[in-house]
Amino acid sequence: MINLLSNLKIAVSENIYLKDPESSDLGKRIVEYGILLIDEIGFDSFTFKKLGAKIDSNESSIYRYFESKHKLLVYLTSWYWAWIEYQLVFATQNLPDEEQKLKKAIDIVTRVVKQDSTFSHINEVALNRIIINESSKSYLTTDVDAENKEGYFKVYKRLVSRISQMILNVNPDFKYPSSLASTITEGALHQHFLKDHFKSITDCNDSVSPSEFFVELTLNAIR
Amino acid sequence: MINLLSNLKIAVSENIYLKDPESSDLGKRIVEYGILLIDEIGFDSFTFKKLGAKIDSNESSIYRYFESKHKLLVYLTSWYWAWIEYQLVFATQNLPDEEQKLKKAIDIVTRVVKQDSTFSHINEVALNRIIINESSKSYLTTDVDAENKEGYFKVYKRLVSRISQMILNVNPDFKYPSSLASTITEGALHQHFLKDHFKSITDCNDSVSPSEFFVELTLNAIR
DNA sequence: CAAAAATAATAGTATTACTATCAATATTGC
DNA sequence: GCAATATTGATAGTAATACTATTATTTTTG
Repeated sequence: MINLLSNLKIAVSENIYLKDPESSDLGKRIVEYGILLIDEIGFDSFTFKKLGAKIDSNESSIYRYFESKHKLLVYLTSWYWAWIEYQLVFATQNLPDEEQKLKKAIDIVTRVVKQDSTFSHINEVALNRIIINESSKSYLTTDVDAENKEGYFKVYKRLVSRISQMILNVNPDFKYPSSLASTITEGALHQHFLKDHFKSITDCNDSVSPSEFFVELTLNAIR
Repeated sequence: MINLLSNLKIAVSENIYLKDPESSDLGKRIVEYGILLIDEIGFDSFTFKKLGAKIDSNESSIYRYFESKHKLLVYLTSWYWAWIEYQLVFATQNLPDEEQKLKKAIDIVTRVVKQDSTFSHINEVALNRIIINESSKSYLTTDVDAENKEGYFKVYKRLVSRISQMILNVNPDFKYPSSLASTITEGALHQHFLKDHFKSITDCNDSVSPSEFFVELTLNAIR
């Protein structure tokens, strides 16, 4: 993602925030240091008060952007998946072969994230760690269904649907394209977690990547 | 699991609790109604105070069994996976064919749970819902590594290792037995969640089960 | 039946996740 | 350049959480 895209903005659904954090300097700092602080101390210990201290601002000011820390997490995950979706669409659009497209798509959702200088206030590497460690907390709640209706998880579902469609493009008769796509997307996060914490139940490590595993799994499954 | 096993006890690592909840009436009530209350209001809203009110006991008494609600969750997930492991070992031991064994094992970790009358104070159906909705919160914490060293996740890892070994028994050359086993185990929980909340990104529903999907995925992957 | 163990009751603490109010500062529109 | 408006900051307050500590009461058991 080089400079030609420098005025690109990742679109996050408006009802997730009270005030668009992209619209002001304070908003951007909330997102920038919010990512760093959650990465540092974990989402459970993270509070708006601590974030306020970190950015020399006031707790009450942060509440004007996000109703709760939960909403901030939903915002960050939406941003992340929209960013991944953008890379996926961009990287696959001119590939001639459907299987190649699918392989590329799997690579993009499962690979280790590298810093993207297009969005200067977002540390994508730290954000990726947050997605691995915390993103499931954004939907494992009692009000998933209500929030889902409000469109909070739209981007994520759209990304999975795109991969599902790519699977069908390779094999229109495959019976489980959506389940396979969601297994790849969530499973990759899980494999990254396992290689960091529960090494004995994964084969992924410095030389075997989750990408390799999921590409092989997928191609064998749908052929 | 019929009556011949009526004095069976599921073994949960001793350092998870302060006092064995199986050792007293109050302990069993804590587990029994803890499951029901977490299932009812969700783990995030669950407190020992509320549980105390439900079982007509005191908050402070519950703290003598479990240091925190987090430890109770770790206990419940350990109990659950030990129970699944027991079913898996029991159901596969006399099968002659390795592929049949593996299919049976996958069925057991991915299927919808039915009530098991062997453990009268445990509602396995409610516990299964807790595993689907809350179990990842037991390890997505800042102290996973410390707790892992203490053996909190031993049962879970042993179960995944068993499945991994069964995969190898079918195909000793398969390169990713552990990753596949962990993907099946965690992926099944995820598919159950999706069919309840994000239907559009799964193919699982009343007629297509996660078991069917994962059996087919696995056999295609390792053949 | 006494001693020990388990449970209950009460109180207390620091922190969390906010809301409300008012003051200070910055921005903009004319 | 200044008034109106919007934004941010400061302070205070609240109910609930996640505990710990202490003491009283009840139950168990040797």
